[in-house]
Amino acid sequence: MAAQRDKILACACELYLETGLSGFSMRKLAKSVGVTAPALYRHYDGKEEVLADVVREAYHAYQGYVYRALQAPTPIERFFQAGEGYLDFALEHPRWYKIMFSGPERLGMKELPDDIEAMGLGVHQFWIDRVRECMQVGILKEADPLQTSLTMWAHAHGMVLLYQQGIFPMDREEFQSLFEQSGARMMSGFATPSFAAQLEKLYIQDQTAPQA
Amino acid sequence: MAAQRDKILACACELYLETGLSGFSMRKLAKSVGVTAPALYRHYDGKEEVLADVVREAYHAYQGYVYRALQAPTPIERFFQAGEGYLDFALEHPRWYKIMFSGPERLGMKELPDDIEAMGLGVHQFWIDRVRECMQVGILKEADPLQTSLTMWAHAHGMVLLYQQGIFPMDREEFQSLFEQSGARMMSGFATPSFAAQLEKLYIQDQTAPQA
DNA sequence: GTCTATAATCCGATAGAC
DNA sequence: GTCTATCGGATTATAGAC
Repeated sequence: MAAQRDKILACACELYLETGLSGFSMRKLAKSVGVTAPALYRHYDGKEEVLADVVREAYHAYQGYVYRALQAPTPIERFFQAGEGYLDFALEHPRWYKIMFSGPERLGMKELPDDIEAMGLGVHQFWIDRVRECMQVGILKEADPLQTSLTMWAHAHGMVLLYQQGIFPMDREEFQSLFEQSGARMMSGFATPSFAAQLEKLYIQDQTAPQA
Repeated sequence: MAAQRDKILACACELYLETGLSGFSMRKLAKSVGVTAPALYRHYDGKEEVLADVVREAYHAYQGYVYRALQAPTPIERFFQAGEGYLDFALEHPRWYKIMFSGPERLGMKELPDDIEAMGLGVHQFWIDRVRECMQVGILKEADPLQTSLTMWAHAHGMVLLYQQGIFPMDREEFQSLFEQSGARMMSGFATPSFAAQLEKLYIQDQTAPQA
């Protein structure tokens, strides 16, 4: 019965999201499922296989937040909506976010399964595509979309991780605003002049404007 | 005798750098010191305290790479030399880099000791200062140095972590070049026009130039 | 200051009965 | 498919002898 595997996976996700990787064990998982530990091994070969499935769920959750943006009508809207989805996901589900980019050794594996590695590359490819179409409509300067998207992604990833690790102290709302301003500042370098002006008006200038 | 505590700390650093956090235990540490485990507790209250000292050593190592740049004569040289030191440190000692920004829970603590948290803020403050003096000499556009430095730091941090986690596959030399190009692209937005032109000439244009 | 011995937990995984 | 029982190992940390 595959239903039991699904139940185990659901509990595994819940357990991971509650306790993190360090609090995740097969024994606790079994208890939360309502069976004893050996029963799990009828459905999963071991802890690694369970965690691999949890990572896959993390990617699915990510896609639910970000891929919605593909329904927007224009490249620029798709780009910004995807950015919003990305940030919402990272802030609402920090543990989902973290496990997506956890190296294999943290999951107790030698290397990640191929399909998971492909999902990681897929996240990057998605942003390459968003950047490319923004270049095509003249919002971003013509350049290598791979490199440009990498710059953006690295910035976003770094911002999120520094915030999540508490390196700089602020609440979520403050951070969200900071993230947008920082992103706009970063993008101003490779936006076309008209779009750069728009960015500045939207995000950057209010850093000197009064709060209320 | 404080000498023994020093020896334990040295072995702890070596053990951490060789095996990472998951391979770090008081028993292994004791073996590498050449004593039995209980002896460690004469010098350290427990694992947390040892790891906290390891993190402090990581910050000292970081400072050794980055603070050298303060001897350079001009703000722009200090900025670039610091950037080089930062990247060298991250690439040569990935585990030192990682433990500096490991959240408290990964180290088995509820929260980081105050002095370590202060060191994290100090890293940020150093970059704020570099940015501020670059603004003062007209290399970077006038803006809030805190926000500008945060943008730069987030970008660098994200690049390093994505590379270290193997998200994009390339060797160190390739990455170093990518890091510089990406940094130049990002900075072009808040560099003054003359400096932006310089950056473009130095880093960005050779992305289309032949390799040899 | 270091040792032996051990407490008290936790872990992943398996054997074999039902 | 699940159970009981258990193997074999890890961990932090302490008690008490020397």
